[in-house]
Amino acid sequence: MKKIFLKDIKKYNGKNVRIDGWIRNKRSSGKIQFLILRDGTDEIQAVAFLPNIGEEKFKLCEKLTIESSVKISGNVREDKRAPSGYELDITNIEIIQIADEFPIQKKEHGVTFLLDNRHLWLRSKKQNALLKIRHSIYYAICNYLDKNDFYRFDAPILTPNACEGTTTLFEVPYFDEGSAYLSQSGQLYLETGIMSLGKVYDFGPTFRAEKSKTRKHLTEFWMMDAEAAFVEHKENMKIQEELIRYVIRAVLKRNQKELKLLERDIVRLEKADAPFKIITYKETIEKLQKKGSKIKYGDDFGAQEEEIITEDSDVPIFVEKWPKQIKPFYMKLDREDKKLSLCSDLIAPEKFGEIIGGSEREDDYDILKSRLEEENIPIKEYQWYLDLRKYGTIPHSGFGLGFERLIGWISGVRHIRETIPFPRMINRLTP
RNA sequence: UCCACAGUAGCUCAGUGGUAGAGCAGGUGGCUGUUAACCACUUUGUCGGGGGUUCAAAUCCCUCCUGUGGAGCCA
Repeated sequence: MKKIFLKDIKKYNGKNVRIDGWIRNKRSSGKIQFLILRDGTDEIQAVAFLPNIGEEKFKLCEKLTIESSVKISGNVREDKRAPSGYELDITNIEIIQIADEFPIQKKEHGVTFLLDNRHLWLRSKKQNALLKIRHSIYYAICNYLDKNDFYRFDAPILTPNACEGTTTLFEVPYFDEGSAYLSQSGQLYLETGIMSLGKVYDFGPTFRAEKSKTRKHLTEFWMMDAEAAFVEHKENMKIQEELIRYVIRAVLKRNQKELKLLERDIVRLEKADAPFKIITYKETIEKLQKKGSKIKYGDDFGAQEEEIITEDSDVPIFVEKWPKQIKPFYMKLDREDKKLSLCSDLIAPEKFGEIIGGSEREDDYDILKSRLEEENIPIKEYQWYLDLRKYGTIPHSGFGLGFERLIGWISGVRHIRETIPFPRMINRLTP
């Protein structure tokens, strides 16, 4: 008897096969029982009909509870009544375990309860679909970068200091060195990597100890930082655009079923695979003011502003050339107007907000040093970073992509807590 | 940190001053085509904690705790 996976069920029409999995749901009607069997790849309705399988096996089926684990053999049969087009007529059943009463029921639940039961919630259809999309996006990003000669370059997670002075860090004791901090970005380290490899990226967890409490924030989230030598501001945005459009196409190709299950507006997602718009910070402020916003030149955008910026757009929008005061020290100053940083934020449409922040990096030793001084950042701590500008400095650029935010936008899930297996938030550390 | 809202059965919620409720889940029985199956019967409570007002508090007041939605900050 061949053991198969449900995703391949079409190939086995008329054949007798074995499937190992769990019982998602069960319905019965006297002499007939319907078991919804799932195996991680898909699900199918398995039918136990008393006259066909005999009393002993029928009684075994009666004992099954939701989420019980089983090995089921049966004949695959095409059936128009079945949602997937196929059913399984059970010929044999082996129970691995009768599950206790499963906490998550076939009904609406509250957020708190679901998060408390995240370890079990992950089995539900919607969460299963989100995890599959997360996987696709992960590999699409890595594939794109690999095809474009970016080497993976893993930045450390335990770091001695902040990459950006302002944000709050998680502190951990570190032997005789005093304290270490969990990384909030691998970017500065990546800049050292390009001097060896040309183009590099990292992809891993990052940590922010801010008490942010919104649908776009986690305290532990995954970030992909990419950095490239001899790439200037405009080309940097081009790379970001190509990457995002590549990811959209990959998900549309691979995850139609999951997108439908999540009720994602697929047409809108398809429309996002078109040239992205670029608008300067200054133009954006003017546009916002025309639309009635009270924002002033020099302010950062709030959630509401981000929504307004993309409200008429099918594609993500780059907002470029921000005032240097509201951007970090490492961004290159615009040589045509040194009050501006050569940077861009990529804002996704459909109210998802910023998904990428990028910039050309300051490559002049003296300007970088004075920027550190302006921000009151101790030079000593960053000497290794300054060194890069001493030994063969080059123009270079990079960006950081918020992985969960990208998943949220592409899958159309409002809160990013569902886009990661175990979300870490201000009030949530378990399970 | 700030603003708003919420906490009642395993879950989702109703009850707003007078004996603690419903639906779902669980249990028992019935049913040969169910799709969150259905039908009948049935078990389940520190009403978030503490204090106060009252003859009487889930209900009104104070306080604390916990959570949710959002803001700020950011990816």
